[in-house]
Amino acid sequence: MASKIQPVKGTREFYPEQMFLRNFIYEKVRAASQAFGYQEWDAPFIEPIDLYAAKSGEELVKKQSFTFQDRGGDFVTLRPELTPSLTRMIAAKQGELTFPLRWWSFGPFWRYEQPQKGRSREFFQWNIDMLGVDSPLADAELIAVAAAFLRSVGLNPLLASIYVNNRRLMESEFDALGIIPEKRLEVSNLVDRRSKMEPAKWDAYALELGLTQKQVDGLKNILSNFELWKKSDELTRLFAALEALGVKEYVKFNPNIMRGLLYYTGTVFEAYETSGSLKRAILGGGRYDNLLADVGGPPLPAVGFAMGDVVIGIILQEYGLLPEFIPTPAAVLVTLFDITMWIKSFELAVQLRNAGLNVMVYPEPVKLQKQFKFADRMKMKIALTVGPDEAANDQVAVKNLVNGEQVTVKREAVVEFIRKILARV
RNA sequence: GAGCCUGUAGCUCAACGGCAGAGCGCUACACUGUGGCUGUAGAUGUUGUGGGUUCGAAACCCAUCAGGCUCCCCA
Repeated sequence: MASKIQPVKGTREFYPEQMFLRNFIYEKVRAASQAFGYQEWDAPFIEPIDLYAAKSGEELVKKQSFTFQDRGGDFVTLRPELTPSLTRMIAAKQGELTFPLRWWSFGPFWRYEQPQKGRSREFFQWNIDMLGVDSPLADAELIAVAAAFLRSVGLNPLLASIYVNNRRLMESEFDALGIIPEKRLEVSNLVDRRSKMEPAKWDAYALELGLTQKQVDGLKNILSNFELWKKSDELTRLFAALEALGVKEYVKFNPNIMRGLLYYTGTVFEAYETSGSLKRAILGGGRYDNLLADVGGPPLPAVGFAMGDVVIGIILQEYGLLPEFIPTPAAVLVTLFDITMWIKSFELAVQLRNAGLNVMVYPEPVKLQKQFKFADRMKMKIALTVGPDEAANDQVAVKNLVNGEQVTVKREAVVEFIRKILARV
């Protein structure tokens, strides 16, 4: 019967099948990161609340994070993001680290938000950053890492795109429209929201913010000008680098990408699935040259991005891009013929494991029919049986569960025989 | 913080005021040394929980819990 105690809201239980998906994502993340020479690292999962309160708004930390008092009375927070920890760790060992720094991480994060499609309260996030270089070439590299990941999971440029913009470019365009700096945050949110709102509503909302009709029209011109990047030296160099890196087909300039005004200073980018069925970014990031100094760290230019496991997981499942789930890591089952034969089965299993094979022994002498059915359902490839006849002749019955063929072989030949079958299936 | 929707067998769902059902899965047998495919038979329910309306409630009403979706937010 089901337990009355439910999992905490917004958490996910990882049954083997979901664990397989999580590990699949992790493997691809690691491969993409390491292909470009990034080092894996991690930080504590719980941090002092002050680490976040300094940078993020007090409100954000209190309302949108898991914070509690430990037994000593100190306030601690389950990490909602990684950058503050990164900053601290860089500052602590600044003199010992070899720059430029290329670091990546994949671990759990917690945010106290309303769970919905593509968002949970406990999730895994890939963070990858390059620190110590201020150059469009570095920006291009991070975008290339993202593209390499997308490609590796089967999301080709028709299925997913990376949209790029530049904050400095937008700032200068906003200046040209005479939008005062005090309105920048609101205008930025306005831009962010454009794809979600009906055009008429969006116009009304823009006027509500106090923009003049002329400014609204100007803004719309900017946001629909997909040639705007040519005015930016940074973006021109970025796109040239992206072409050289062989990922040009994944990347499109899009003036609607803002990512708030939080701390990005230059290039910003977000990857989306192109069908738009899920209106959430797969990943997002950009250049943040002032952040480290702003929060009391070393003054280091930086670029990076983050990707949660939830959105990408949904997309991979919807597109059927996951490899077949194999329930057990053991391809071989040794059946238990009856209670008198158990020692033979165990000995056989040991022999096979010593030869490096993953082997499961059925743990009770139930009907062979049931044991074979179990092997079938676990998608195992081979079932071995040692009954009285085989035992008397020092043999093993080897059944290939994929094609149904069964052969009785000498015990000393069984490892080689199994290897041959496994090489074929 | 706000709105909408959904909770029925292990799973997916039907029944929409009148006997709680189907498909899948499960168990047994056909097949006492062998899975998948097939056939036959069988088991499985506090209809999320608590209350109310009614001759009668899975259905209607109230409360509550849980989940989903959307808005807000998204480091």
